[in-house]
Formats: sequence, structure tokens, C-alpha cells
Amino acid sequence: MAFAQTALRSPTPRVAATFAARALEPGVNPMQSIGTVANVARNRTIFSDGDDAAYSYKVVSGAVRLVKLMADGRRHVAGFQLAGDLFGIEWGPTYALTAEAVTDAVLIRYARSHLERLGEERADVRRQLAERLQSDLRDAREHLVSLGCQTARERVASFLMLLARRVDAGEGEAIDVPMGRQDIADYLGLTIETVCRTLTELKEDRLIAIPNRHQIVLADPERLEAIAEAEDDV
Amino acid sequence: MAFAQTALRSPTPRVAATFAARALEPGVNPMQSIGTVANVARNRTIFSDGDDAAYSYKVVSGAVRLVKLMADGRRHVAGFQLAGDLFGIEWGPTYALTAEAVTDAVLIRYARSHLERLGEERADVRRQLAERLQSDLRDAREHLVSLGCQTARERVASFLMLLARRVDAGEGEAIDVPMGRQDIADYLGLTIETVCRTLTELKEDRLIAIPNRHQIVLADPERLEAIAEAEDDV
DNA sequence: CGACACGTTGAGTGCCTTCAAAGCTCGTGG
DNA sequence: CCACGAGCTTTGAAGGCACTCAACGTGTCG
Repeated sequence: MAFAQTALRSPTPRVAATFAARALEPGVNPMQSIGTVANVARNRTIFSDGDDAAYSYKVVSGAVRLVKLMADGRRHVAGFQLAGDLFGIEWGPTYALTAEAVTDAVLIRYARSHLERLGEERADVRRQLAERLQSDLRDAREHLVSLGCQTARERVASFLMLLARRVDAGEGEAIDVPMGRQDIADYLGLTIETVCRTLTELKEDRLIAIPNRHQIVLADPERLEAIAEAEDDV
Repeated sequence: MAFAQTALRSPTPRVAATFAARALEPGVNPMQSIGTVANVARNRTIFSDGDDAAYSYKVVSGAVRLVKLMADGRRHVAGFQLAGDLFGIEWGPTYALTAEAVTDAVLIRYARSHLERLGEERADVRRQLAERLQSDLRDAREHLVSLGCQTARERVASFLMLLARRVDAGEGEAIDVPMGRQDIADYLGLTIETVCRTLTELKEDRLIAIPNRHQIVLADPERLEAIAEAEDDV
């Protein structure tokens, strides 16, 4: 990728180019010391599937989508990263997914080499990275269930409840839907038309309200959860 | 789960009940020292979703399926474990999936406490477990793409190529299909009828041969791979 | 205001599902 | 040894859910 194309800028690098020894001091939040801030404009690519995995990222504000593109143009959205989420942690040499900004976003960028060194030195960082991996796996497995055996209505309900849980929204509260309908469709394995129609249906059934395209109010979270719950019976 | 119900027997425990110090000696395969052998009959449950995650397992022979059951009876198969595969590694307190024997199987059972201690002591074991986690995540993501944007024909082709790669089978070689059609259907998010019809179609197109229900010959792996490849373009 | 991107709605089609029944295979007991 | 039966697989016919293609609405920004 040519330098001019990169969407990342670091207006005020908060750390020297080399590894910050301070990160190893006890009592210091180790991750804080090795990151640099980056601004990304809406729809810009943060990294591409197959690129050298030189950096990991944390979302400060905005939203990011993780995408897999097929040869014939089909698109799959593996997930969305919101404020606080870590992404782009790779163990292989290259990224397995493409990351794109859903909205203008502010990120913190961690050099992989620093993160690895930190991981070797500090068990807590190691644990944090491992937990991230586990939660990614858990999410992927839940996502699989959704795509594997839910109807369109159930998938959309699941997605809304997922978003609501993520931002801890309750009944009557409007939840933020930063991503567009196409992103939701590609995440749920549906078409944009089906997502639209399903949202309209849910609205007509008074389960949700849609004040505008980027906000959805859960009018009846209970019933919505019941629809979403093609979950395990345990 | 009542003791009498457990399908696991350890006819000849190879290790004392307590942690084997030998596992920490350099030069010794550390995993070997802390496992016990268990035989499981076809269709028996190895552990259930929600059970206390006391053990992890490795397949010696046979096949295991990882299943998620929904409240309404729908079933999702998250994956299959063949000889050499490690499964049931949990970080949470309980299993997130149910494991069932697809065929009569021989397993090695590792006490979680031993495995954790080993992980703390030996970086190589830690790495091995982390790699397992990563490969699970990679598999889940690939599976997601399959369910998210492939047709029935493409999914079945993908599944066959997955199996073939797993056992390193080439053109003309028969690959073992230990699981039944229903298992395949639940893995691919299809019905058993669709799986059958699709296999018949592939047979009629001379892409595969089906000598019997548990063997499939890849007559034309190239074209099969082409069908399966709704993969990334990178 | 006009243009463009995104979202919504409508009509018709098709792929996969559902429901139904027949075939195959293998273990079991007469 | 063979008949029987249960479980699994395969095939057939009909229907429905989501997709495709198309047009229209809406809000956003120069």
C-alpha cells in the first residue's frame, strides 16, 4: 500500500519511536505508554486483508468494521468494533481481515513489536490479549449460530440486542447504529432489502421505533430478546 | 451429570492422580505426562454446554462433533475434531459447547488444573494452547463466510475440501466422512435433504464419487475447489 | 436547489425448506 | 442363514422465505 493512500495520521505522537521502558514499570497502565493516536475518516481502510500485520488498534471513538471480501464481490462483515475495543491483533504475519472506518474514528495504534515485548514481560498484558482472543472466538461462535439457524427476523433482533447490550441500553432508550444498512446486511448474511423490510416489520409490530436511520429505540426489549433467543437452552 | 452416566472410562490410567512433576522436566513432551486415556462410544456425550470445564481432550482416534443446541430443538454443529485435535479448552468456568462422539472414539483427557499449571510453567505449552485458540478463531471465521455468503453447492464443496485438506487427500483418493448427513447439514446451516441432493448433483456432475455413505472420492478437486472458493481475493 | 448516496417499498422469481415416502444397510434374533 | 426392523439416506412434490430487479423516497452537502 502506497504511503499516500494510508488513511492514518498521527498528529501528536505521544510516545517516542522506540519502545517506552516506562511501559514495564509496575503500577503503570502498560498499554498506555506504547500507543499513538490516529484519526481515520469514514470509509477509509485501516488495514487490508493480507497486509503485513505491523499494528494493533484500539477504538477511542467512532466505529470500525472488519470485512472479508470475496473474489466475486460478495462481502462478509465479521464484526464491528466500538469505543474501547481492541482489534487487529494477529498472531500470523498478515492481517486475516480488512478493517474499515464505519464513521470518522479516533484510534490508538500499537506497534506489534512493542505489544509482543510487553506481552512477554507482563502477565497481565498477556492475559488481556488472550481474553480478547477468547471473546472474539465466543462472538464468532454466537454469530455462527445466528447465520446457521436463525431466520431474518431473528437475526435482526439478535443484532439489535447485541448492540443494545454493548452500549448497555434499556427499554425506551435510543441505541446508536453507526453502521449503514448494507453493513448490517453483510454482517447478518442477508440483503439490504431484507434488513430494511425486517426493521419495518419490527417497527409495525411496535417492538422498535426508528427515529432516524442511525438510531433505533427498543420499545419492547423483552419480546425482542425472545425473538432473538434461538440461543442455547443449557 | 450423574457419575453413572458418564461415558468415559480410564481402563489403564497412565498417570498418578496428582500432577506429574515429570511434565516439567525439559526434553519431555509435557502434555504426554498428564493425560489419561478415555474410550467413548458413538453418540455419547463427552461434555455438555454449561458443564463445569474440568477437562480438555485430545482425539486419538475417531471423530467428535461440537454442538450447540437451541431451546426449540434447532441444532448447530460448530465443528468436527479428528485424530490429533485438541478440544474442550475453556477459559471460562464452564464449557460453551457440547461435545459428542461421532464414532466410537479414543481420547486423551487432560485435567484442566494440570494443563493450567503446565501453561504457567512452560512457554511452549502456552504457545501451543494459544495457537489452538487462534486456529479455532480462524476456522470459525472461515465457517462464518461459508454460512454468510455461500450457496448450498458452494458450502458442500467447501466442506469436502476442508475434510480433504484435513486428511491431506488428493485427486482420486477416497476421503473418510465419519459424520452423518444430518451432522453435515447442521454444520453447513442446511437441511439434510439439501445436503443429500447437493451431493447427488456433484456426483452427477462427475466432481465426486460416493462409494458408500462414509466415503467420498474427489474426482475433480480443481473444479471442486473453484466452486468452494468464494474465498477472499486478498 | 440540485445531485448524490442511502434507505425504503413493491413485484416476481428461485433456492432451499417442508412434508412425504421409498430405498438402503447393518445388526439382531429366529 | 435369512428375515426383520430400525436408523439413516435418498428421492419426489409443493410451498415459503429471502433474493433479485426496479422504482421511489429521504436526508445531506455542495
